Amino acid sequence: MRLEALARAAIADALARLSFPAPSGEIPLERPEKAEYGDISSRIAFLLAKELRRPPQEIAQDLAVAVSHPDIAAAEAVGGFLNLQVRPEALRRILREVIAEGERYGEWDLGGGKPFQVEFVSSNPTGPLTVGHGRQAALGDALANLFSALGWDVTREYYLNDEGRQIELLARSLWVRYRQALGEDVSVPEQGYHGDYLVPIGKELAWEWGNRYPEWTPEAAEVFRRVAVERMMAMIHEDLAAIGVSFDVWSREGDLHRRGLVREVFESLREKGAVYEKDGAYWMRSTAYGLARDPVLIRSDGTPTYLMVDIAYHVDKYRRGFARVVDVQGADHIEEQQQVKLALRILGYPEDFLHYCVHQFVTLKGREGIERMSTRKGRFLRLKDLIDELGRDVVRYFMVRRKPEAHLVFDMELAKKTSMENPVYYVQYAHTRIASIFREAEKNGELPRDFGTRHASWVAEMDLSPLADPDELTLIKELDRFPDVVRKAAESYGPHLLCEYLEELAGIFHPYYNRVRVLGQGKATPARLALLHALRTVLRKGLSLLGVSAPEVM
RNA sequence: GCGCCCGUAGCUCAGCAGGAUAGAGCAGCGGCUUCCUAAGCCGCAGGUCGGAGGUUCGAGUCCUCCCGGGCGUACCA
Repeated sequence: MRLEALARAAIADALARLSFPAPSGEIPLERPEKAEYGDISSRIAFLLAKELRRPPQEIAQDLAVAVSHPDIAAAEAVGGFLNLQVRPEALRRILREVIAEGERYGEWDLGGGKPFQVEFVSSNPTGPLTVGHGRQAALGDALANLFSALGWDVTREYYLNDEGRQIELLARSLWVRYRQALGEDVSVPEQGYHGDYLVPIGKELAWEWGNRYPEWTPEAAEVFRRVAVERMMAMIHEDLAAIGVSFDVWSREGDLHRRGLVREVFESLREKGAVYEKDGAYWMRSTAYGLARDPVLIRSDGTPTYLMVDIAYHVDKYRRGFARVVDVQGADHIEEQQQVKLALRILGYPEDFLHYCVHQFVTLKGREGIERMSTRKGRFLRLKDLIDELGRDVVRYFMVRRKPEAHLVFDMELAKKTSMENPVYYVQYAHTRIASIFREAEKNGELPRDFGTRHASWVAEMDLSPLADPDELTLIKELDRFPDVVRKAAESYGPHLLCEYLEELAGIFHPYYNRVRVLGQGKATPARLALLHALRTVLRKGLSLLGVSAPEVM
């Protein structure tokens, strides 16, 4: 039984003993920051104060006296809080459970295997991925991992917008580069894509095709559109490979049109009375539902807007059977999101179907000139270049270390450091140190046979009684928290919580490592190895949820 | 103007769905290495939680207003 379950049982029992009413919800529990407040504490007395018409401290006092549980060593009332101290044996039993669960420790069965989609990156094929997309890639992938750990059947999806005006501009810009390579004096259109990345492609095409497309004709447009998208997709695939993210489904805007879904969804909205006509275009009546403005759904030339397609796309997601969908998007899409959510509400889809994980932008500290990035203006740092310089692990870790809704200042100086000042190495090095101890133990013959197996007998027979050092018990309490951290990180769309947890775990381990020897300590050695084995498993699991490696050697 | 987000130590940020004396890392200062990797460890110092009201036994956390910053406010995506 884990710590919280144990505490709840003890408190529930004390409540019953005193004939106090049970609280309406769960018994509240928290992990006190200070050791003097015990291992786990509850503010239950504050909740009962009103009903019992007595001061919290008195109630807590009564509860402290009434608590009688074999695993609770002491109960104390302080300032209305009920602080519980757990017996070391109970903590060692928890460690046993952690080890028994092995690699699965930290996972839940909350999703029931239901289909869950994370849509992320979905960058238009108009250029390589920038460091901004990197945040989205790292975030989306971590969320996908987290929801898998919660027991959902997760699909990673990339929505590919390969039509429309932006692609037109891209094709035109590439054509200009092609003409320039042939010596012609033309320039990229004002609204076009000015990045250098089109230059070498233009040269290649000039070399390959010669003067085949001297004018910007519909035929040329068609060809350059196709080639441009192809080449951009190739770059994006390279970037995704660099950061180590792969998608299960690539959906294309064009498919939605071909299947007639856009038209159909538009008609449904019209039937609901949510659409009106003005200036030859069709508008959604969003202001009637409290939004700031009415957006156009169908332009006066009869083509649907991006929003209209996006609404249809989400209807499609629902029909494809996803129980829940999370879109990871930048803060510049907030209005869009409100409009899509409204449309789905009007169409009668469940409120909790679609969620957005909105993130703010990334700025690089220590690089001049690219504070504010723009693919179109060609002012950006390519994600792949950053990864080549710093390594995948550093980039991924830094990208998810801050809560998504806050701006991320990417500290190049810190990221470049290979010392443990760099938080990702600090965590990874904890894992490496443990791996090193195990290598040494094996060499010395100090590693018990079958160590680390999940055989029930092995787990049950371990003698953990030598684990009595305060740091050892603290480590067990921290390991006990892990599943809750995983759950919270997923449900609040906040992988940074996992970073924080891992850094805290490493922060307890490193001093312990420095102070306490593991090998050559008689009976303490196998017990400490057992603790480190569990710690290593959790570090590895936590890092892997973030898409970061757990190296054996550094 | 309106919508969303952010404002916590010199810097970068946490703060567990309202709880205990507000935490961490970096930078600063002082100490530690015959030993499983010093890519380290220990200690010190550092704060009107942007401001003002309000709700509450209790507010960094919730509400209102104000100030500062970001993003959006397209028949672009």
